[in-house]
Amino acid sequence: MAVAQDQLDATFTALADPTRRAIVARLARGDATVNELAAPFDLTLPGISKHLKVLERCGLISRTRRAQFRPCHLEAGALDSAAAWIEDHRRIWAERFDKLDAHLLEIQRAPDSEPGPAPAARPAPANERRDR
Amino acid sequence: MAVAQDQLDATFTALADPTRRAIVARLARGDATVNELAAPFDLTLPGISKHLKVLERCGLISRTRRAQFRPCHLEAGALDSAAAWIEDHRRIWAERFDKLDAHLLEIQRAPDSEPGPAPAARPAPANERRDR
DNA sequence: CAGCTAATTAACTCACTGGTTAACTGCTGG
DNA sequence: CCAGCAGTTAACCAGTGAGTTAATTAGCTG
Repeated sequence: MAVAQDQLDATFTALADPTRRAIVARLARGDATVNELAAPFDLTLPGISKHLKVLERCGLISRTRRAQFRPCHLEAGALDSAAAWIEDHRRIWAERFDKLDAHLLEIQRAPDSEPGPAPAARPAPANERRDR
Repeated sequence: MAVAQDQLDATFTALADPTRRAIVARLARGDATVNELAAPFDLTLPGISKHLKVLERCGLISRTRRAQFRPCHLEAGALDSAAAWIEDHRRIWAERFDKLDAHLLEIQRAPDSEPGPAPAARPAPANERRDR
């Protein structure tokens, strides 16, 4: 569980950098060598190498040897944990609103049983951001 | 487009910290005050305040004034862009394998029309990582 | 073998992040 | 009004991250 935290830390950290996201995007279209990956960027090769190390450490890419090249390969499975975390919490959030909606319908139908506004917790359920 | 990059940068950066993820998880279950959010952590209040500022800057939460409290509210919409980016690239990756499968079936059926191995580009399409 | 190319490692700089303590603002209730 | 609570701002420190240049490893090729 703590290890899962570290995994999420590392994955989100890796995705937080635009260069690394671009590398992932490039690799999603096919394996590539370090020099190929470096080409689009205004960066020195060691810089790319560092980014690749970050991506490798969190399992997003793997590297093999092929002659003097080290082709990089995207391990899309590592995206799963990050995607799962986000989806989980979007789901929880959505369910909360479903319950809130149900509650609002409830008290609208029977506007007498007001249990009183929670004093400090959940101070402002009033919000409109229901779209998307 | 560049602004979208910054948005993704900020969102993934925000999610990269376990404390901030825990705060988001807490807020997914309902709005909360700063002190309520701070309670589970071994952190001083200014520390929490900083984390909240990070979350606010990337649009993941919003804060209002209610008497002496500043209740925090999760804006789940900000998770959308991050989720969309991940899903996009998982999709591209999956499609790539679909095409690769098609190609493999193709050359398996007619094992003569080898166009020759690409010299440096795409050095190793050979890989077994097909399992999720 | 000599030399070229691919890529990494080492060592360093600079900026930023995460955390602290201390001081401050703003509101409320006695 | 003032004591006190909720929260933020300021100033600082240690650690990390992104980038550089220079040197090094490893494999191919003439």
